[in-house]
Amino acid sequence: MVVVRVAPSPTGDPHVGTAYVSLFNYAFRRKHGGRFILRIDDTDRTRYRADSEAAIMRELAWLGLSWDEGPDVGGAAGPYRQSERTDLYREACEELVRKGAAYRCDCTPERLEKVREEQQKRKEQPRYDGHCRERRLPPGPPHVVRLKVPLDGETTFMDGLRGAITIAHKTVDDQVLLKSDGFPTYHLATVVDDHRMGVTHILRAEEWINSTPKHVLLYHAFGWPLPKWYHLPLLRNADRSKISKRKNPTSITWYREGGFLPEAMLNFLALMGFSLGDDKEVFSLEEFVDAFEPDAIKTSGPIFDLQKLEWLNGVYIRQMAPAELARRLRGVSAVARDADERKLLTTIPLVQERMKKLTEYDELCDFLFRDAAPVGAEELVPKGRTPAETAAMLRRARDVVAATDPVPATLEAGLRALAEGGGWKAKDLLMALRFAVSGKKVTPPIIESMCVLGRDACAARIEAAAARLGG
RNA sequence: GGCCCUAUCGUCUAGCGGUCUAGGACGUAGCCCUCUCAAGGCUAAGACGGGGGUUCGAGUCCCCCUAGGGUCACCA
Repeated sequence: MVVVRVAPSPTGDPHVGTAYVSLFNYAFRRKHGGRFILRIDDTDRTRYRADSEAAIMRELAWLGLSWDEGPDVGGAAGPYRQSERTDLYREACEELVRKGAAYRCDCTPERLEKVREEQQKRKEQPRYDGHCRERRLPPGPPHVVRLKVPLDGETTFMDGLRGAITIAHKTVDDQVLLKSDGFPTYHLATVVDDHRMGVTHILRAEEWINSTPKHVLLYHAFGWPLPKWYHLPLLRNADRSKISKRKNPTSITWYREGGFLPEAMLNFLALMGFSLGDDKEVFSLEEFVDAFEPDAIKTSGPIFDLQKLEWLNGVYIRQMAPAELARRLRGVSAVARDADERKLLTTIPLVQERMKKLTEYDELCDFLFRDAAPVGAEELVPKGRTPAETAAMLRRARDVVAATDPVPATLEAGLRALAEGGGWKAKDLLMALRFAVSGKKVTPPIIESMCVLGRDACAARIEAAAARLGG
């Protein structure tokens, strides 16, 4: 049986990188059966944010990346918050010290800083100088516990995507495993928990490759079997640096509130690391899971292209059943939120192929639910027409609108006949009506829009516009 | 800088020695459709980083270089 996990740190907004790694873990678990664990890596008390854990779970759930075990659902290997497992890490550390694989260290931050400065002055690798390696400090006084990395030799481990990776021990620092506050660092906690939770496959970000030897050393010291690692490529900014808050929206919440659909996010994220073939770019989570093969994950870091995500989001919006789209719109659009259901539904066909994001609904449709902004002659009067002519034409159009059933084909026929009869181009009349009725230049099809708005409201707006032209 | 990873159009990618005068998608440009904007259709520009090998034959295998990225914390 396969056991995978994702271990986000509750230090801020739920990160899109967490969604990315979660997606692949989720697919792996779905493909091979087994369990997917959500573990909260809250061992850094200084960066901890109380609201972050709930936000992470909320956004992963929004994406549909469900987990089998976690802080909220529990499970046999709990607790699933590392801050609630500190006894385990402390015991593990004692075992390591006893076995000679780790040692206590009471060097002060000041001393470490000084050592680092000197090393840098001599252009050496900044790293712990081993001062406490052989001191055999007793438990008790304030100290940390460090991993006793062999001075010579190297560690080789297998990466599922890259094959064997070898790293010389002299480039591996005597990493702190247990901090002076009694909390473990990532390295200790992840190894202890992954083992105790039975994790068999670790799909995590590439940035961990260089510290994997530390983890291998820990597994060996404990006498535990190694999991299989898959280091996923890092999502990138446009300049190819690791994706970051300053250069990209990284909060999943931002995407949800910004009108992106979870299915589009998932599809896009999958595209950033996997290919279902050259002509298969739009696919469901189910299709992805079916096709997923861990060995086929990409190794090069993809640039997070917001434009392509938006395109994909538009594809999903267009594919969606109208009633479902209406339901989703209520979640993010202020206009749709408290709209009458029937009226909301009638607007869907007008906007479905015009939105890339759900949030665009407001800009497109607000005039159907609220008063339109008044516009002047500049907008209303077509080229080659006078304000007086336009006012007169608008009034005739108002009469047609007021006397015609609000059915697109009927209304269109009436208005086109009116334009033709008056020597107007239909598009000039319709553009004037667009401004008169909506107050703007770009709208959904104006005839359909007028039918949604209703005869009285349209007539009133058209009359108001004509009046503004001084007619 | 040391170490590690990566390398096909601007971007995401197909390609697993010959079918590659390198295919698709986003984006860009033009045209068509058209009441605006979209959507849709058609067309165009656009890539195998460089150098050595291996081989009858290399985008595809190997090496070097170059470039980009990651990592060198009592952060994850």
